[in-house]
Amino acid sequence: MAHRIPSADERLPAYARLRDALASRIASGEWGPNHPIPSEARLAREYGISIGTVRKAVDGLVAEGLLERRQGSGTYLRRPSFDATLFRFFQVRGPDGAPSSIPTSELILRARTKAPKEAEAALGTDDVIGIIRLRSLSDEPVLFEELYIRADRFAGFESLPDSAFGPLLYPLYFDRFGVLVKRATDDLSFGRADEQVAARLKLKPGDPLAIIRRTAFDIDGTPVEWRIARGSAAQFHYRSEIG
Amino acid sequence: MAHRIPSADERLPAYARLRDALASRIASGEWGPNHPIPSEARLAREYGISIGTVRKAVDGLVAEGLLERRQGSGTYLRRPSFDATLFRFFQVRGPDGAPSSIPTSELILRARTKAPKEAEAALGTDDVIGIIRLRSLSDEPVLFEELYIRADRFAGFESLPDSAFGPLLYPLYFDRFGVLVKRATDDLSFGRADEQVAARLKLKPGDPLAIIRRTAFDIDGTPVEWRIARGSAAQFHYRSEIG
DNA sequence: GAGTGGTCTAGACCACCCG
DNA sequence: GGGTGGTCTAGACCACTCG
Repeated sequence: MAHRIPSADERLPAYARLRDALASRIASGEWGPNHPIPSEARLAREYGISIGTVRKAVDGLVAEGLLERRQGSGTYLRRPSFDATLFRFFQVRGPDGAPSSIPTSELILRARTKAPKEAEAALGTDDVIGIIRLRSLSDEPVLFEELYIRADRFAGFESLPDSAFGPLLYPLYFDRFGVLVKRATDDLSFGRADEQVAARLKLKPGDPLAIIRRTAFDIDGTPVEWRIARGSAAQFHYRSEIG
Repeated sequence: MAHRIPSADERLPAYARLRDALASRIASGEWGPNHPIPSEARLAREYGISIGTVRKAVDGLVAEGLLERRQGSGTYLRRPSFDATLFRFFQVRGPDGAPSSIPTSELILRARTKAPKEAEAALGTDDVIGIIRLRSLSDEPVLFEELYIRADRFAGFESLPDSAFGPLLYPLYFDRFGVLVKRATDDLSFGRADEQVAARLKLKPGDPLAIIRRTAFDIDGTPVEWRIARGSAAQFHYRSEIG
C-alpha cells in the first residue's frame, strides 16, 4: 500500500485508477524505453489490489498502445513504432509489382522560426522549429514535407548534427527529446501543384496533388508537431480497413 | 459440459477455443439480432470452464465488434452499424461550416448480370447483381456508385421493391438476407472523370476524381460486395486517426 | 533457478435492467 | 426480485526469458 493513487475520482473502479496512475507515471518519464515497469505482482502489493485487477489495468494500457508485454521478461514502454509513415499513402511499385525500395530523406531546411497560421492554430504556439524535407523512393521524389515542432519541447533541435537524422523522425523525438508521439490525425485532401512544389517533385505546375496535413500528439495530449506533405495524386493510393 | 467445442486445436487456451466456438455459432445464425447469447454463468457451466475464462472469450468478441454487452440485460449481437458510409470521404459543408444535410440516393439500375473483371476477382464469382446509384447531399450529386453483390447470397435482390431501399444498404442486407457485413477494405486513389461520370456528377470530362474501391466481407470472411465509387476530388476530404 | 507474464479457478459483491 | 453483466479477490500452475 505504498503508492497513493493521485487525485483519482474515488468512485472509479480500482483498475481504472491504477491505469490512470500508471499512465501518468509513464508520461512523467519515470521509466526509460528499455526498463520494465514494476511486475504485476509488485504493483498488486504496492497498490493493495489483486493481481487480476492489475492485469486489467495493464491490459487497458497495452490496448491503447502505451505498453508492451514480453512474456518471461516484463512489461515495457512501447517504442513509438506505429506505422505512421506518410509513404503508406503512396504506392510505388517496381515493374515486377514488388514494393519499391527504402525511403530516403533529404533535409532541405531546419531553423527556429515563427509558425505559419495553420501550424500555430494546431500547436497553440508560434514558437517553433521549421523543417523542410524531400522524401524519395528509389531516387524518385515522392513527398515534399514542411514540418513545425514546438520549440519548447525540442530545445536544440536546430543544432543537431545532420547525421542524427534517419528517415523517421519519431524515434529521434523519443530518443533525443523524450517526446513520445502517441497518436496523430492525418487529413487528406486534394489540390494542385504550385511552382515550388512542382519543381521539387518533378511535376508541372497545376498537376494534381494529394495533400496530407498531420497533427501529432504527445503522450499527454499536447500537440507537438504539425506538418503538411504533398505528393503526386497519380501515385496516391491508400487502403483503409473498417469494421 | 454439454457443448463439445468443435474441431478446435487442443493446444489452444480454453478462452480461445470458446471464442472460436461462439464465433462459429454466431456465424451460423443461431442467435437473432435481439436475442441475447447465453449468460456468462451458463456458458461457464455448459463448457465446463470458469466465469473469468468465459469473460475473456466474450471480451475478445466484443473487441472484434461481433458482440455487445448490455449490463443487466445480456450480451447481444452487435448490429452492423459501423460507420462505413463513403460520405466520410467527402466533406460538404454549408456556408456556415455546419455539416450539410442528409444523404439521398437515386437508384439508377439494378439487374442480375455478369461481374466485370475486377469485381469477379474480388468476389470469386461472376454471378452477381449489379446496382448503380447516384448519391447526393443537398440535391448536389456527390458520388457515382457501381456495386456488385453475390447472386447466391442475395437471391431475389433484383425484385425488391424500390421502397425497400433507404440510403444505407448494409442494414437492408442484414434484415432481408441475413448477410452481416463485418468488415470492409476501402482503396482510395485519384483519377479523371470520363464522359459518363462527368455527366452524372456535373463535372467536365478530365476533371480530377477521387475513386474508392471497396470489398465488403461477411461475418465468415466471404466477400459479398464489391463497389467502385467516384466523386469530385475537389470535394474529397478524409481524416485518418493513427496511434 | 528465479522472476516474469499467460492462463485459469471458484467463488464474492455490486450496479443495473426488466417483468 | 431474479437475472444479467461489472468488478474484484487470492490464490494456482504453466511457458517463457535471462543471468
